[in-house]
Amino acid sequence: MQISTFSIGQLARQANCKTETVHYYEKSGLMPEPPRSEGGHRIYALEHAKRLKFIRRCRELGFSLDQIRTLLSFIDEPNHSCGEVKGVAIAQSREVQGKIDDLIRLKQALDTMVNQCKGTNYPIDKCPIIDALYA
Amino acid sequence: MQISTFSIGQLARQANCKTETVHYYEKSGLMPEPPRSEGGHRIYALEHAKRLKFIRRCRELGFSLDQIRTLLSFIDEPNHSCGEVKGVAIAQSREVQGKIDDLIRLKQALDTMVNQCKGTNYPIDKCPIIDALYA
DNA sequence: TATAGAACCTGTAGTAACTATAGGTTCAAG
DNA sequence: CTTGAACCTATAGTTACTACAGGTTCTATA
Repeated sequence: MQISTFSIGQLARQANCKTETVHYYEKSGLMPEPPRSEGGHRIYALEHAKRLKFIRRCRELGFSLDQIRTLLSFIDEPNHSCGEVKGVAIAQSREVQGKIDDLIRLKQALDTMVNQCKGTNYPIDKCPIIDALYA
Repeated sequence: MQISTFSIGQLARQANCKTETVHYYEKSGLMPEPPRSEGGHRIYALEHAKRLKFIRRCRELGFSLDQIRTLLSFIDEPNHSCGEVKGVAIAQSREVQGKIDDLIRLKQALDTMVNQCKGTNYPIDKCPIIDALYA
């Protein structure tokens, strides 16, 4: 029996992205250049599928491609420790918390403005939202 | 006495942005083309400063330039009602809440992984974070 | 086996909201 | 009058893709 292989489209579908995205990850050095068919089509194996899914999961968690590059280097070079990985994850967690805090403040500001605005037919020059922002 | 005027640099400093950003807003149609000096330098007045600050405050609140264009059209054309403005602000508030929810979920996922990782010197192949993402 | 059309190939340009650079001109202070 | 800061225009770079264009290959059916 044969080792299971995939076309780029199959790989992309598994990882819930587009073929162009895989091309892009290859150009960016996140995905390796895989073997090709006679006609030049990319042929992927299971490990490629794993790697692409890893990248996509990290993206969903808000890691930048640069952070992912770092995480992948940990995987690719086995002389790294768990602590290094943890460091990247903690940094990302902090960054996310910071964004959450910013957005909460932002939403409070918006809601305060919205609540001060009573009517639908007030003319603009009495609008407390515009006032708050423009005055 | 003279009406107070500003150079582009002074305007930008007031609104906490760079001159290039003001150029960009002009090209994007958010800021008007102001009068020029003999030599071609832009000359701004108080209303320009107000407008630029408005744009910047909206940006801080997470409005896109497109949304700001809409808000500015409400200001520029007086036949709009307060209700329309409120609509834009409410939409933005909802969008922000959605982002907050996403980020909270994301942070929980990150923290769960981080907490499962005990040691600093574990080799990578036993790292629960890599495991969770790569397996 | 011929062929249609889906999927693939490369390369370039576009997206948002700026930022940075180059190469030149004008303004304001001393 | 000179110097250097600030201005001018135009173009390219940033992030993480997405969307073409124009061509080739693969695969399933007749």
